Amino acid sequence: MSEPFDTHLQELRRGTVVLACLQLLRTPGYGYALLEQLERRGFATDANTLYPLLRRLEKQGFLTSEWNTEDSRPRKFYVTSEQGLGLAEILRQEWRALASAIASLHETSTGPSTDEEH
Amino acid sequence: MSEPFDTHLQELRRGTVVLACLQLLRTPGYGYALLEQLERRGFATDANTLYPLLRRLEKQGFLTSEWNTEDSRPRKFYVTSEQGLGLAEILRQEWRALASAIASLHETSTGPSTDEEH
DNA sequence: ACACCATAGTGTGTGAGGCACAGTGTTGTC
DNA sequence: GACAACACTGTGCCTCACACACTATGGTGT
Repeated sequence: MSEPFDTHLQELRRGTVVLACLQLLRTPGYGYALLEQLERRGFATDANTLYPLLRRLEKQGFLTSEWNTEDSRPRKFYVTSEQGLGLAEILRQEWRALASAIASLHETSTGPSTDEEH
Repeated sequence: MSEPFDTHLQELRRGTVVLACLQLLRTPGYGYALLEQLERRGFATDANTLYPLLRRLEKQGFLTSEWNTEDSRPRKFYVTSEQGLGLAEILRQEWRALASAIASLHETSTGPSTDEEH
């Protein structure tokens, strides 16, 4: 019954997963392990969302990847690129801006029609 | 050249616009004015994004609307519904959770491989 | 009087992203 | 030798953001 609820929650989480990945992949890591890290850290993400996201971020140049075939199991290791670090920084700034915008929403919420200058 | 940059920024902003609308429309308001309010408050939003969003939120029961035809210009006034207030509260909680998750990301970012228990 | 911009909204189409589902192959365990 | 956990790829559907096109009215300048 509350599908829209979940949808909006998901929308709120969207961009944060990107930021989390860029941050966590400053030290190399592969998809499956990252998935568990994200979950532990409060960014619950579907595998079917994360894998395409990683490929997309690589295609856009924010991550670089490399297959590790030395270990028992072949794993694709991703690392945040120079450009990715830049994006992470910008996203962090935007996050701070949004956080303060949201905080100020509540303060002024009791002052309804104080804006009549156009 | 930086289209992906903007895309990711947009993604980060996504859910916050919903929260802002639900909060601001506790006192009735119409689309065009809301657009200016959002911009002033740091939630820059395209008109072609906001109008569909308002209709969507109404269809989902988070807003109710009413045409005002008494004034010079016909305007569609929206108000946050009971259900909308509930959603806003949940989104606020999620926002706080995400904020602390992101904050803790940076603290531990210098400890690379401290997670080897599955 | 007429052009023109700001206001206020609707409708259509496209492209990107989330995620369900399906599939491939490997490693370890009982 | 079956079966779950691991690790990843590929396809398809649905929703959302946004560009574009459109309708219609009020106010301002000339």
